[in-house]
Amino acid sequence: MVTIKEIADRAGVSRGTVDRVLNNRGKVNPEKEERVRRIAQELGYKPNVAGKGLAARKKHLKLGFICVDDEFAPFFTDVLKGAEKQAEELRQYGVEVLFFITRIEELMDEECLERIVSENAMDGWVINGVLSEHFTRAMKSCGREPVPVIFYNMDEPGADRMAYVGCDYEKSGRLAAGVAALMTDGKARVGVVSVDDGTISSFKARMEGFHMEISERYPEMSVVSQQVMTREKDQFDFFVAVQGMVECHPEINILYLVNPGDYSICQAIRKASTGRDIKIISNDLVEKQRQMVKDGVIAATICQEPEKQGALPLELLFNYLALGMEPMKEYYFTELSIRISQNV
Amino acid sequence: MVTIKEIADRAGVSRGTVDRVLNNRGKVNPEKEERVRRIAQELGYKPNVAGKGLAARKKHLKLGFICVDDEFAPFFTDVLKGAEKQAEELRQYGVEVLFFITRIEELMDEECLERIVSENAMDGWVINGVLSEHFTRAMKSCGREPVPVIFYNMDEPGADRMAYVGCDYEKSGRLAAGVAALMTDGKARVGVVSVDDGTISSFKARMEGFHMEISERYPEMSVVSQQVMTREKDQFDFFVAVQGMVECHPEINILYLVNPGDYSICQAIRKASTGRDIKIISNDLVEKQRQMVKDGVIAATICQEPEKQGALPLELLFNYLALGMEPMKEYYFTELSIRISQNV
DNA sequence: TTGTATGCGTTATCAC
DNA sequence: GTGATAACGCATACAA
Repeated sequence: MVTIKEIADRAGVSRGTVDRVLNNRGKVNPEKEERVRRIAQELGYKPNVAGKGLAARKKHLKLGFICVDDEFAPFFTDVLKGAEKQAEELRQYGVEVLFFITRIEELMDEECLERIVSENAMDGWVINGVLSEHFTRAMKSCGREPVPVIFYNMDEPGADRMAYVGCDYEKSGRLAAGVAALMTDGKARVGVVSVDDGTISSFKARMEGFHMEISERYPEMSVVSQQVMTREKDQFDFFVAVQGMVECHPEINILYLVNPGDYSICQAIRKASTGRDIKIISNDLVEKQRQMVKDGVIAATICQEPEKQGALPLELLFNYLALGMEPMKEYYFTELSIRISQNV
Repeated sequence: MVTIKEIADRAGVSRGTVDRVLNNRGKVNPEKEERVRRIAQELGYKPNVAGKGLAARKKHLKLGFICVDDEFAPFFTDVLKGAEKQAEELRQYGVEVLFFITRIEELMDEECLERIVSENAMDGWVINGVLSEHFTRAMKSCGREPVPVIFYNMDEPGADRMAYVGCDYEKSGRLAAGVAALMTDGKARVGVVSVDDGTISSFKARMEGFHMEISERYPEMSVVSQQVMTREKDQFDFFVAVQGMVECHPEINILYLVNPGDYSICQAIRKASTGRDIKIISNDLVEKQRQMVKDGVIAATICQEPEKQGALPLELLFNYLALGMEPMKEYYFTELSIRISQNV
């Protein structure tokens, strides 16, 4: 294995010089620089992770992880599980991860984010991309020098973030269409049910994918009706509306629960559709869904690796800040997996 | 973070003594041992992975990976891809991984394995569990002291192996039944197609799972006919037999390709079933299958993480031999994922 | 601009 | 039995 020491010996310089060249710190004699680079190239130098990891402890890195914790968003419980596991891993390298967990309304409040950011000097941040604007403003207003930020779960392509780790929502919608087609011989009559509070553009992207896949591949499929709950609507009214939709459309054979918020709506649907053959397709696999999938109440659900959404951003920040490795790509899309009764 | 040095200081002994106690090497004064253990316990000592990793280079570990490479088993190409990636990773820690790749007939020959084992002294082995008996015998006959062995892809529960990394084949069969049920409203009439050369007990386990799931959950489903190619049969005859099966059974609406060997059989099936509505379910996702799944020729395929089957065994051996961490479990079952056109 | 010394946590080798 | 010490590869503070 080729080490810095070996490169130094061959180039006739000291280890310090090699370090300066390879990590772009300080000035170096151009001639020596050239020589060092050439030798490193020829020998195929790869920095040793264990060595870097050991030395990284002196940096005392601090990373911040901002996340909602909301009974209406249990999905993020799994994200946090992954993040905490990774944080535990990183403690070995002297990295401290601070979690800032609050309800969504608070995070959407300008002051809250500003307080978090101004009171905590971090070497890097991991945030849900929906906070992009607020976060950027908060960072600016408290006058901190910029540090790397990674988005999870939701992206904001224009923003100044190092990478995105999360779902490809359009593809998720396309996959749902494919599952619906499988279950109905390509003759799905679909009812769509979702919450859409405006901040969640995932709904829009998923529906686009769903519709595109239908029009490109399944001429006999169609979306018959939609029930979308907005912020103003009452939970009970919403349930009634969904029941009404099912009853008014006897041709519906697939219900696509994009983001229903409360899964007890499945029971309401069952009541409204006794004697009918309606299959439910949902997204994710939170606690409440698991038993429903097992029992066949939900025929299939499409998952997006929540733990990875929590873990990978921290790993990427560590690799960058401690090991000097830039992320290999900008988009880390999580795998879309189909779960049914037999593989939940 | 608590280090060996800190424990040594508090216990009033040297780092060497702490090392001897915590890693059970050499004799130590029982009184000091007791003290060291207590302090390590109290402080919640967790060995530092980076430190261990760095020191591990002095061990010069050698691991052996035995695998078939066969045009009829392209699945193992992906296993090897995962293994080689992991091997590259481990080189950083001074670990050398030797690959022994041959055709299945050679490996089943006693002499071949004996030669491999007798000529190569390894600190650990990774082998496909189907080689279990042969391997054990080969190890015995050349009189080597036993080293840890990990099985991948196929297990042999009685054998003296440290862990198994691979598919739960019964569950795989159950999942296939669930997918068939989804696609036919629980009314599947199934034709089964497979190769079974006797060494591959995965076929048996999958069929057991398939039948059990049917009898437990889908009263309206049944297996109508099977075509299994044995070693003696001719490839061409086999194709004809499968075509015959499809034509003789107009009620067949699902074909379960458990392990067809050659996927061009899908084309033969298509020819024999023009105008019919037959859906093909297969296992794995080798090169040839990918396009077929994309095009809908194969409606769904069930995957079992081949790369992980190659990578994880090496990682487990390294963790054990270099970091002193025992595997957390005996069975590492790979995830069973359903792939359709939209998520291949 | 360059080299040297030291430390990160663990392990192996000596000398006692 | 035990303790001191030198690696392992890298980063950095300091000296030249």
